[in-house]
Amino acid sequence: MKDVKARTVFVPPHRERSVVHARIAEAGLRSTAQRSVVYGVLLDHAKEHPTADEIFMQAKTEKPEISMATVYNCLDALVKHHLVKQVHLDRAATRYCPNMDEHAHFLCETCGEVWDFEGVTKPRASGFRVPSGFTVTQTEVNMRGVCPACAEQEVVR
Amino acid sequence: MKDVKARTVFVPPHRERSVVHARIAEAGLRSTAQRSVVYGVLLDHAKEHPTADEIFMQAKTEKPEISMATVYNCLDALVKHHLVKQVHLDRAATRYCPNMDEHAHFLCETCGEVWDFEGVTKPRASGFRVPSGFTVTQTEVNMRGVCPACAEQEVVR
DNA sequence: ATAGTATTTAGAATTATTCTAATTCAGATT
DNA sequence: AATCTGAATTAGAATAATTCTAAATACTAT
Repeated sequence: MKDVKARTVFVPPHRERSVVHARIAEAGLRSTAQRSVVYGVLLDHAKEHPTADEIFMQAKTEKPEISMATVYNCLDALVKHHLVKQVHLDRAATRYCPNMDEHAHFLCETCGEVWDFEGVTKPRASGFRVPSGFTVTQTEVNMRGVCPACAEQEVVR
Repeated sequence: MKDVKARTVFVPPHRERSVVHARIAEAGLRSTAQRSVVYGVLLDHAKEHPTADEIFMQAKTEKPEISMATVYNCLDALVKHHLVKQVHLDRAATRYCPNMDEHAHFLCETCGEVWDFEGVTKPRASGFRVPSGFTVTQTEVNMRGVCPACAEQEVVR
């Protein structure tokens, strides 16, 4: 899983920023230019599950004055208002995901790429015994293994 | 969730180190004094789900010369040989868990304490659609919410 | 006992994240 | 449109978590 960052090449963003703006406001957040850029970058690159640093670098192409602290502030605000999820896959940097539908994450241990897997993450529905008295507000399901492309390469090798 | 570290007070360890030694060897690992101490500390404090730093501090009471790098090396070796699991709950330090039975983790967002919840984490069994071609070797299920003790306090307040 | 390899060590280096204090801005109010 | 006020942003320093490096040490098999 080397050089994962180098592989993550962003395509230019395209999403309508007025839509992004509206969604932020709907979530009860003051809509600032920075929040729009950060959320917009994340929506445009949902597949990549970018890190704060990757989001920062991309955001700078749209808004060169933006600072790293702001990216963290924006991400925290978006997370708090349920527009974005944090994904904690390993000891490395936290990744962010704007897909708020129920789904799991899969990390390929060979190439480092991350996928969304659809499915039910509701604790009791998925067969977990939640002891009485505990209130679960959020569930994160992470899987690791080998993706089809990397599995193929290993056979060849 | 303030001062979580300060709350984590370790009780003195007691586990038979010969047993620990045997388990490490069974897992196919060279059994060194350091690995025994690290694994022993983890077994003695499984409930706390300690961080590398907490393990380091406790390990030093048994083996004062041990270094932080060794703690990381040992933990990585134990993880690789399936004696220990990494738990990635948030942006803070990774936690470690020697309970290798299937279970989920629950983080109380108020007090920061971590619990083990029993249940099935096999992806397909728990209702996930794993696309064909993907091999899943490991699944981590993390929940967040409020524990009974903290829920009680909020009512009183 | 010795060789050869894996492990450990201290400390530096790197990376991720948070903090701080000054400045700017969004949205409400006049 | 101008003003106000708390919230958001900024640069950069500080902190925390993790990894790296090169030398020393400890296992294991001979």
